[in-house]
Amino acid sequence: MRMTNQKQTYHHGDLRNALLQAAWKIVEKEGLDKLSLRGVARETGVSQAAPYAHFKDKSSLLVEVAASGFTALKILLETQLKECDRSKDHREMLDKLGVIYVQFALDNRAVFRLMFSDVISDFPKSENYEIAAAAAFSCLERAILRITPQPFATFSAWSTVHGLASLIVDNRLEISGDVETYVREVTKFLKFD
Amino acid sequence: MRMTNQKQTYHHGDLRNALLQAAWKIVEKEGLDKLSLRGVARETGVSQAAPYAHFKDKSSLLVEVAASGFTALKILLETQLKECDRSKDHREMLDKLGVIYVQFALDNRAVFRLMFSDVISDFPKSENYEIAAAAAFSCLERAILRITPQPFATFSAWSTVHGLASLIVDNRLEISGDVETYVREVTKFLKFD
DNA sequence: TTTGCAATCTTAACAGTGTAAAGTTATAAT
DNA sequence: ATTATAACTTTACACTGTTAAGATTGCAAA
Repeated sequence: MRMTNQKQTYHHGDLRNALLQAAWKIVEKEGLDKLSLRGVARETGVSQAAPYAHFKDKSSLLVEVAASGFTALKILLETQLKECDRSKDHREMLDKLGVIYVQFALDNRAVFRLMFSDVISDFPKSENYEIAAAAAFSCLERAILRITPQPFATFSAWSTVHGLASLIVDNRLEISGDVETYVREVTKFLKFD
Repeated sequence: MRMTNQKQTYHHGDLRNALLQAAWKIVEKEGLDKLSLRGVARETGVSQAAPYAHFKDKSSLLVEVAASGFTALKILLETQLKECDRSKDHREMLDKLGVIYVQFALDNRAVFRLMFSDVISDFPKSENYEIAAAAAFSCLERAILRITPQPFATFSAWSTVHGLASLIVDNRLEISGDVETYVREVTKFLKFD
C-alpha cells in the first residue's frame, strides 16, 4: 500500500481516491461535458481501462464525485449548525445555512450541477450518494424544525435556496454584490408564522 | 420547397425544424446523455453531416431546442396571465403560474433540464435563447408586480418555483398526490406584505 | 430557356470516446 | 515458495462530433 502522489509501482495503491479527486478537478476546471473517463485516467497517470477496476462505468465514478460533493456540503452545513446551536435566533441560523448552500454552489459550480445532474438522477445512483444527499438535506430540516413543525416548511425553504443557487449557477440570474445580502433579500419573503 | 414528412427529394425542404423536433423527441424519450447528433439525423432520415448545414454544431442545435422550450413555457404562462387579467386575486394568479411552471417541468423533464443545462449556460447561447428565456421570466415578473413592487420579490418567487421544479425533476423530492396542491403548499410560505 | 451559383445534402475520413476482453504484474494468503 | 486474486496494461470495437470534398438541387440572372 502506497500513498505517494507519483506512480512508482505497477499498483497505484490509492487509485480509487486519486480518480475521484482528478474527476472533481477536471469537472471544475473544464466542465462536465469536457470530462472523459480517459482524461481522468490520463490525469491520474494510469491506463484508460484502469478505472474499471474501481468503478463499474463512467456514471458510477461521477455518482461518487457527486456523493462527495454532498458530503462536503453537509460538513459545511453541520459546522454552521453547531456554531448556532446555543443561539435563540433560529431564523438567523436558517439564513446562514442558506448562504452556505448558495456559496457552496458558486464555489463548486460544476460539481453542484453534477450533484443534481441527470447522469445521476436517472436511476443507478448508489448507497453512498443517497446517504450523503439525505444527510445534507437533513441539516436544513433540523434548522427548520426549530422554527416550525409545518410539514412543507422544509421543502419550501430548500426549494427557495436551491432554486436561487441553481439560477445563479446556470447564469439565469446575474448576481451583483456579495452572495450573503443577495440570499437574505431573496429569503426574507419566506415567512413561517 | 416541400413540406411532406417522408423524404422524397434530395432536398428535405424543412430540415431545420425536423431536426429540432426529432431532437426534442429523442431527448424526452432517451435522455440528454443518450442524444447524439447522428441519432437525430438518423431519426430524421438524413445523413450524419446534414445538420451542419443548419447548425454550427451539436450545442447550437440543443440551444435552439432549449429556446423552443422557453417559448412553449412562455405561451402557457401568458395564456394563464390573460385569463386572470380581470381577476383581482393577484396572489391566486401567481400560484397558478407556479403550478404551470412546475407542471411544465414535469411534462418535459429532459427539455426542462436542457433549458438550464451547462451545455447552454456556459456561454455560446443565442439571441433566440436569450429572448425566449427573458420572455418566460417576464411573465412571472408581471404577475409579481401586481402584488408588490419590492425589488427582490420576483427573484424570490422564481427561485422557489424553479427550485421546487428542479428538485422534483431531479428526483430529489418525491411527489405524492397532484402537483397543484404540492406547489400551493410550498409557495404558501412566500409572503410579500 | 439556359446557365451558373449558392444552398443543401451525401460520402468518406479522422480523432476522440466508453467499454469489453485478454494478458501482465504485484500483493496477500497459504 | 507457490498460488490465487486484485490491480493494472494493451488491444480492439463500435460509436461519437466534426471536417473536407463531392453530388444534387432550386433559383436568379442572362
